[in-house]
Amino acid sequence: MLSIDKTSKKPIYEQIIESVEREIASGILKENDKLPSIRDLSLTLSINPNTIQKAFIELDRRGIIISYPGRGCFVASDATDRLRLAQSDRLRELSELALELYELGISKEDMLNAVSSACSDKRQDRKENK
Amino acid sequence: MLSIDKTSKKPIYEQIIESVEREIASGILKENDKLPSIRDLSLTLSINPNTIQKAFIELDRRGIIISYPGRGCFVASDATDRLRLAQSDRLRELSELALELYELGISKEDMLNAVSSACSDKRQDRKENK
Amino acid sequence: MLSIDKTSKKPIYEQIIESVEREIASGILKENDKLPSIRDLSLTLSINPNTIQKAFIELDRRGIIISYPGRGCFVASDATDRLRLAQSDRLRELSELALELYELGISKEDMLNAVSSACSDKRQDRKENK
Amino acid sequence: MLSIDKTSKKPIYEQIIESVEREIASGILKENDKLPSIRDLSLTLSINPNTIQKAFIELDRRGIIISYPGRGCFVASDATDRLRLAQSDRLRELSELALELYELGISKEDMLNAVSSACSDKRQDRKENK
DNA sequence: GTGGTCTAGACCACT
DNA sequence: GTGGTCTAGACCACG
Repeated sequence: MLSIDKTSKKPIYEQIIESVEREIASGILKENDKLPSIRDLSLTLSINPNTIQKAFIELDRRGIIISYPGRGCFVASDATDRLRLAQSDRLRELSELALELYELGISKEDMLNAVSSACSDKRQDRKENK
Repeated sequence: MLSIDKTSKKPIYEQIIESVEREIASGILKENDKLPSIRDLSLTLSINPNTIQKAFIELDRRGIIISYPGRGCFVASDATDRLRLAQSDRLRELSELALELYELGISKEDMLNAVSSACSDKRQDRKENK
Repeated sequence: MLSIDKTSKKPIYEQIIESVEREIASGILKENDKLPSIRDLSLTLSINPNTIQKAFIELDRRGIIISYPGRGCFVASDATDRLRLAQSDRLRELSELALELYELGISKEDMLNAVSSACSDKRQDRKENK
Repeated sequence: MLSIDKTSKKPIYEQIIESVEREIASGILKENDKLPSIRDLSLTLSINPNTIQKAFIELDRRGIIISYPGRGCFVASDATDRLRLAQSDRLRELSELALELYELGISKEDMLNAVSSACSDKRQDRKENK
């Protein structure tokens, strides 16, 4: 559970956040499900507990999970709704990157192709370098 | 010359790099043109010379500009070719972001629209947040 | 660890780069090994942290080491391969110097002798004067 | 006369020094020959007079040329002898570079080949980068 | 004047 | 603790 790539330049806590959100979006994690304990994850993934907690705190802040001290963390009952609402923000990221590339002289067609093929490839090889 | 946003999360030196590359791509800076001196830019932009130089060193390393101690920095005579070659790398960034968003449940159509409209908007307001 | 000569004309950061590469080539540093922290080296060698980092950034760029913010710098898992690939570039340096000397009237034999004896002398006294 | 490559990273004044020494070594310039005036060279090569003077001062210091204020610069009557004497110093450069490369894992054979072929190639393309 | 190197020290994000 | 960015200011070599 939770795929973390320690060789990636992407911060580990961000990878955890994205991993949890991805599992919720894909239905692997359902609303009200209990998440593994920080201690468990720390041992399983060989990751500093502080790092995991940092990710969980952020997920809690976003309302994706809810942490009950002493009981654990649970997927919020409206997690999927909140994820949907957050999608517009993520889309803006894409727009901004596209604009930046456009100003560098990359054609709209090339970008549309890149996006299109990225969605088609159902590959697992998630190499997220910085 | 060179638009820098100090409040952006993007490092200043990266903004300088992109800014120079953008000006070359758009023809404002032509091949073999002399760039403003590091000290000049430092004063104009109110940025530490070291930060400017960090950007110029990276541009030199990429072969976009060439710096001659005692003479100044110049746009490389094959800068536009090199920029073109580098575009595939930048496109890969877009693909990776698209894949990430796709796995979060964002539809291919929404992304294509976002990219498409980003390219159409010929707005000048370059807000590069994170 | 890492022999630095502050009186040398060769920039300190270059000496650090070569020193690290030498230790990897000779097996003192192995792939995936953790390098001393920038702050540690700074204290040990009495060199400004910025100078150490400048060297590490270049090594990271060459793919010889990988730096993870918050975790440290590590020898890349394919560092020896990359070093091997980079050797042809270094050999070109030798060729260029040889050609320059040849045009100055130095005989091929003298040069071959110089190179040959340099490789035989297994002296440790590394005086790198420009 | 005097081949200067302004696109080279090698300092211009060094290129001038080497160029003069090369022409003396090859017999193009003979002992007691008069060198072009600094002003002439400055115009011909489009180089700052200070730069040329700096090179001539160094050549004078080495005893390769002698400058008579008001009359010009002349190849010293013992220039070839002095160049021969200086060769051992240049050979030491080669030894040091060879040692450095050897410690990086480059084999003696590869280096001997590189030197050997450099001397055989009577190519004119002198690309001296950095 | 130019760029290149180095030091000193601050602040940030990440683990 | 770690590395990454930035500022301030010094000194050097080059033109």
